[in-house]
Amino acid sequence: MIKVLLAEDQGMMRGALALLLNLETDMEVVAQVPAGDRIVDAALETSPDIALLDIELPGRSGLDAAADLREALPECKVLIVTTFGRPGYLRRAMEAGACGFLVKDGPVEELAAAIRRVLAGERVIDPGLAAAALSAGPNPLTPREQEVLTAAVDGATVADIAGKLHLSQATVRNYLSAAIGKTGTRNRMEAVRAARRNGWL
Amino acid sequence: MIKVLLAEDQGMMRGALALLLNLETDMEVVAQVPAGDRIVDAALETSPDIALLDIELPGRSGLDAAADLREALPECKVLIVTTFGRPGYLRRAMEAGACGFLVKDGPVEELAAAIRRVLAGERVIDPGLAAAALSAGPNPLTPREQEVLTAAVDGATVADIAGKLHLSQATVRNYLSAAIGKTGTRNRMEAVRAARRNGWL
DNA sequence: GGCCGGGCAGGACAAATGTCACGGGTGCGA
DNA sequence: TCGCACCCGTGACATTTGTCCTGCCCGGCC
Repeated sequence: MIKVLLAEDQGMMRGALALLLNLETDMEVVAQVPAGDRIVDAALETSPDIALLDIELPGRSGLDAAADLREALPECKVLIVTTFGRPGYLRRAMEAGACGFLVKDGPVEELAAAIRRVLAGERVIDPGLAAAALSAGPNPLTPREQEVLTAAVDGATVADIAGKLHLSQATVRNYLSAAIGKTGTRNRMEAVRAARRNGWL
Repeated sequence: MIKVLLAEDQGMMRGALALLLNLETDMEVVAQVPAGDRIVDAALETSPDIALLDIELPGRSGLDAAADLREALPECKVLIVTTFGRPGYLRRAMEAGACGFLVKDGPVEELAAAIRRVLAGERVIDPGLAAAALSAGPNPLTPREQEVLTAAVDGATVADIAGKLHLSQATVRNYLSAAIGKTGTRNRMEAVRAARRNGWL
């Protein structure tokens, strides 16, 4: 019997997937988690064979949680299941030790199939996405640039960002300018969107 | 037997929900649609008793589709099932003639229950959300202001927006300024976010 | 040691943005 | 008929933003 941990914040999605997986005769959902910071605890308690992790979770990112899980429970495989097939997400997922990367766009049948393939030792990755991840190259933004850009997502002014990060306004504008340059965009907003699309934040 | 139409762009979610509803002994999913502009056609072909519509769909918004459906197939009930419980969405859904409004956060069991309640003639609405919708008041943005703001979502400059909408740059800035004022925000980006949060776009 | 790349900051400048006051036009309801 | 809200535009203005250039400090690497 394959023991599955399911981390997903949308209740309806989580419930539906759990129900679906429990229908498979050889699978059992042993834990359902709605937040990223509860993944490791739940895993230690139920010791699943595989963990299905969403990326954008409250509390802690699924990618970070994947890395934690790798340490705490190395024998547990990780399969990332996410809405957004961002190249940077895929890259980070692989670096965090995930065995597979699935987008929620595909048909449901893919899910159970992917689980079995991962447990058989295969790596499951959308081929088109893999190509995109490679062609997009690695994250060109320095840690500081990422910080400044993430602080700018919700329309914060330079002064706001400078205050939040304890930087001079001039420095903030320099970082923003650098980020705009590296993303090949024309302003803050486009830079934020581009960085997000690539999974660089 | 209750005939259900399911409109949802995420393949995995769509498949899982369809499977789940088909497990109910008195329900049958007669149509699955991944795009908003195919809802009416599918409904006319299969004449469902109820349509479950996501809001953010490619092609045509689920809210617009709900209004279309109301005209084309008045006997078909509409239940909005969405990720985002934005007050403005709820308001617009009701105006479009929806009989219920469900957020995907809740447990799966709610879904079948809501379907049955809607078909029994009830209106299904999250009480907390209803309060938020009323307290938030109606959409203060004029149609033009909405257009300009939507054109600004992805970081377009004033010149871009003016070109796209065939307006003078000065006019665009006036509309943006008005929108910023009405949303009580400090700049474009915040205005866009605030308007989105309220479901005004 | 010298040579980067990264973090941090300042100044100066052009361009974009946000605000305000002011016009004119239309259509709708009192 | 009048007022009012919305649409569209202009011009002027202060502020913000984005760019470029300069400088300093640090740590890693050849």
